[in-house]
Amino acid sequence: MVNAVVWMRNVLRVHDNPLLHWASNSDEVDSVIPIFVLGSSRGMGAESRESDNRIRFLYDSITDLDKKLRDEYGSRLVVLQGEPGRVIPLLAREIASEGDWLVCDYLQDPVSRREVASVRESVAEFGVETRAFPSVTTVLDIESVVGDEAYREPKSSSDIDAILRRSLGEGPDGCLVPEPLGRPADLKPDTSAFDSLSESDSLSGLLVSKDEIAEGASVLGVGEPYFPGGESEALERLKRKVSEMPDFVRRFSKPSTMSTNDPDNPMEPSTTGLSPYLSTGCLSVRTVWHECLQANLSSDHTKPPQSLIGQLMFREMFYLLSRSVENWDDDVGNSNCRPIEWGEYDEDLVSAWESGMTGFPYIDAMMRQLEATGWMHHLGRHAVSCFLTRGQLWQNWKHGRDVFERKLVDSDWALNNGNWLWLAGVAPFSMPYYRVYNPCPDSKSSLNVEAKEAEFVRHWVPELASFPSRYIFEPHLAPIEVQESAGCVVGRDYPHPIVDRKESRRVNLELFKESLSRIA
DNA sequence: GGATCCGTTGTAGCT
DNA sequence: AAGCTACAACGGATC
Repeated sequence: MVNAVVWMRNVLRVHDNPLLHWASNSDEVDSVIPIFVLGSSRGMGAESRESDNRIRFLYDSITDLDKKLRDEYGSRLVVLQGEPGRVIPLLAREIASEGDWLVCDYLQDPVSRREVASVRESVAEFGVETRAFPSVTTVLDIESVVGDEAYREPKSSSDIDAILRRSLGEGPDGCLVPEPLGRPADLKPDTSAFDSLSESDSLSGLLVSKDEIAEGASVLGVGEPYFPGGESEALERLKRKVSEMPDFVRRFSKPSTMSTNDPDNPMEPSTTGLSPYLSTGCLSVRTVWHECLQANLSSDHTKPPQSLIGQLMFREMFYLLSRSVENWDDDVGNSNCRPIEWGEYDEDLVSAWESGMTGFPYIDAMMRQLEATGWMHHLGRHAVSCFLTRGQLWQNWKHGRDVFERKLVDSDWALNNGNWLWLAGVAPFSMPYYRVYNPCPDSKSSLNVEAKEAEFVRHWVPELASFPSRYIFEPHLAPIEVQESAGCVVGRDYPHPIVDRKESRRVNLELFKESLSRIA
């Protein structure tokens, strides 16, 4: 009787799941025990400061997965609470024997790599061999690409395109992404193993029941979350936003507006909204990739880097860089971060930014949306991160990175750090630092502001609900009679701008230039 | 080996 | 109103 303990870290799904697929198909494996560890790097570890939105998303995803395993496979998800290096050996002692397997998904970030190394060592004492499957979170096998002698760090869309083609082969329309795996046929449930786990003394207090998870989720906010967690939601959304929208996929280009034109759903984002599901592994990136290819088959379509597949390519690029660049998440000792002399940490500035009280309605609306929903539009992320760093507040990008990491439901170590490096203008792959976003967009801005954006501000900054569109992005410029009749006097009901946007932009450009000249 | 070009996604002012 | 231009001006790749 050979057991395979399937430790799902960032793969909270049944579709295209190489771990379950292998355990299901392997003749060597007699029984499969799927587990999740709350307290791991992917499940609210000890240092976790994650927001309620993120925890709720995770709980919902676990619940959905457990339900699928029960209803469709007669199996279940064993949820353990604690450090993986401690609780997995306890579980192994209870049920494992010589020749058993621990399988998990490979993750590239340092904490997850350390975590699996320590678990591998400790379960080896029980004769259990650990196998980490590559290409679960990403299309590429990160470790093998980065370990290749020919590997050079990608810095542009053509670099990552070349790496993908070399690594996966040439396809008719770019690289050849492997087909997603089908659902496993049989997950070889072993009821007696599940029973012995729940009766075990050494695991008592470490096992988390589905009722406890459900209860935990129910106290985190009332009503429907903006993005409900789970594979079922993920596949439903993929169908709704990609598979059934081939024209949207074919025409996808850099987003220029935040919302769709759907009058019934003014808050529905103009992008796919699939990122929360990708970041937790509720959705397989290969599955998304192939759905996009499918949509592109029927006629002409946009191409990388601007297409949806282009977005996925940059995702692969940041995963590679996050593995090969030392100190990827730091501003010192990071070869991809030029040393810019940011201002002293200013708690007033950073907390005004974080809480949406900067006096810049567009910025504030987005920061409040982030707080409330755990999500912010792509364009909003550009605007607020530029604002905090090289644009207006001249604060170190790491302060903003921390806020995003904690609050975003789609937060992802590789991508979050990569995007902040890019937007702060410090990375070799970033946009030129002197391209500063206007935090008060007008009709000529690249943000292509329309009436919808004014509605967006009114929704998230209710103080300005009655403000006329003409002044809504810079309410302090409205004549006092206008402010009074809109019921919002700047300085009384809504803050004055915390900085002069033009002056701060001018000064910051000079400071950035100065820092650069010091390096050279 | 210096000049030139390019880089996923700018802004503001003028006509 | 859309389109042009000036602004500001980096670093790496390429020829």
